[in-house]
Amino acid sequence: MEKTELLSGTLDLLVLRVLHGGPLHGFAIAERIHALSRDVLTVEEGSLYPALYRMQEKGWIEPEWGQSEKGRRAKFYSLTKEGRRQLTNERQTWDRVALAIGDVLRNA
Amino acid sequence: MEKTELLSGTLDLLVLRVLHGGPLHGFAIAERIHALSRDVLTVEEGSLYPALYRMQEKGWIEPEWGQSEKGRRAKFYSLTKEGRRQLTNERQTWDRVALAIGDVLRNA
DNA sequence: CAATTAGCCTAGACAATCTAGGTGAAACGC
DNA sequence: GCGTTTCACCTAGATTGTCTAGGCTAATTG
Repeated sequence: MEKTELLSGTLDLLVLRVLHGGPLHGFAIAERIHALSRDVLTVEEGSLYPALYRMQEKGWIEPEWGQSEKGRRAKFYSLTKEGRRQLTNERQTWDRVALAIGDVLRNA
Repeated sequence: MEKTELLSGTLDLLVLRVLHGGPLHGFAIAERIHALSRDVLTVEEGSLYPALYRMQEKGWIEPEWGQSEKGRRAKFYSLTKEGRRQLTNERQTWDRVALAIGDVLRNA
């Protein structure tokens, strides 16, 4: 119910991850992350759109205009090959770091 | 071996956590986090000292000048009552968010 | 006594997020 | 048919946190 801001630096990872299931438009990406996290994570539009732009610049995702399920014009993003590689990287880094933080929390 | 930068926003939590074991000076805090994370997390001094200052301003930690194990002058920080409360909060938030991110990574 | 280490500190750059707006068009209520 | 809500995208600017890259002093080491 209460919304938590994201951990800085994890947004790209989350976006890449949900796009791995197939192309989605921006709004849907935010909804998907919100739902999958059981409403814990809220992606603000002011964070999302600049992030999508950055990721596109880096060649991780590719946009294409289309129609949303609700009949509106929407920009669908899909993962590029580079994006898939990046997803693997960021996932590994997340696992490493989350584990490391867990270690500190447990043993300090 | 390779150093990873911290996840933005987790530094306070880590510092509070290691101070929960008793007062430490700045340098020792960084070493402790590095060691407990099995060298995965590296706290740069340029991040640490400003963070300590902020946390002190917020009343979470308290400094006291003393002597380090190596006989040098050093500033020892200890948790305040507020700091202990903050530790509990940040820990819960971390758990919630880390779990939520895990959910997304698993099920997207 | 020179060089290294321990320990603290700061200014400035940089990056990511959030706030708080705005736009246009489709759908919905009446 | 007309106003309101919803969908969907976008942006400027402020804020925050970290990093880079220094500098300082005093004690230890060689």
